[in-house]
Amino acid sequence: MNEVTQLDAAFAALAHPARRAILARLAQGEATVNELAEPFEMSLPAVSKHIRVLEGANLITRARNAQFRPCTLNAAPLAAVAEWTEQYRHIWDVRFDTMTEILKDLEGK
Amino acid sequence: MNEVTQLDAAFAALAHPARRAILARLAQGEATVNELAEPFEMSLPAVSKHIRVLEGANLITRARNAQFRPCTLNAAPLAAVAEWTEQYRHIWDVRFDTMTEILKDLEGK
DNA sequence: AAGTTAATTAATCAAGTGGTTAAATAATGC
DNA sequence: GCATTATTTAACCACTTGATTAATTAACTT
Repeated sequence: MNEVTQLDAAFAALAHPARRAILARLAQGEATVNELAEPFEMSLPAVSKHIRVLEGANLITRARNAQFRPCTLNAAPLAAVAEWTEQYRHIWDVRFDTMTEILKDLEGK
Repeated sequence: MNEVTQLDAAFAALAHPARRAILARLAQGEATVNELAEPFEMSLPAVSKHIRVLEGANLITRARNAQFRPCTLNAAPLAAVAEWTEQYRHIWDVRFDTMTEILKDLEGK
């Protein structure tokens, strides 16, 4: 619905390195909470909370399989973030400016 | 230096709609605090704090000009965010998968 | 039924966020 | 020097975040 709050939640969720690491792991396939928690030093409840934040931002979806709750990556909010960021690309992408100048030069002749 | 905390700060700063609006304004050229505050209903100190967060994430740089402190957009963290996000593009970009399949088909023949 | 494994909830805590109003600082212009 | 304009700092408040340990729920295994 609201594009703004969707982006708010996505950006906020991505602001923590543990959550970005969890997403990186999920990019290679679904994983359970324990699997996701394994690389971290923090407690399981802490990881559980991070997962909840990611879920709240719709960055992951959770299923049920016996006592496991496998998580899968959800692309849509990442696409929204990419789309938002792309609108600023011309600011840092020097090649962009160079290219448009070259094209203008060519048209001018 | 530390790539992770740089991204942390950038994502956290981008998580607030007012701060994204400020960046959008600065994308069109430098502006003073009062100019940046004008579209918002919140108080000037509140805007000042948002600006400080953006500065902390290195998303803007501040100069001095008499009693004004003009802000300018800083592209580097946005580029870092874009780069981070791009690594997930293949997950949502269906055209990517379609394209690679087409290429595989062509090679197979 | 009892034990094990997976995950969440509860209670707690310190620190951070986002906002306010009121006061202070900085620089300009008369 | 004094008033004005631009901006920040201070003090405060409610709420959220990120973490902990201990307890609980859920589902499988024997």
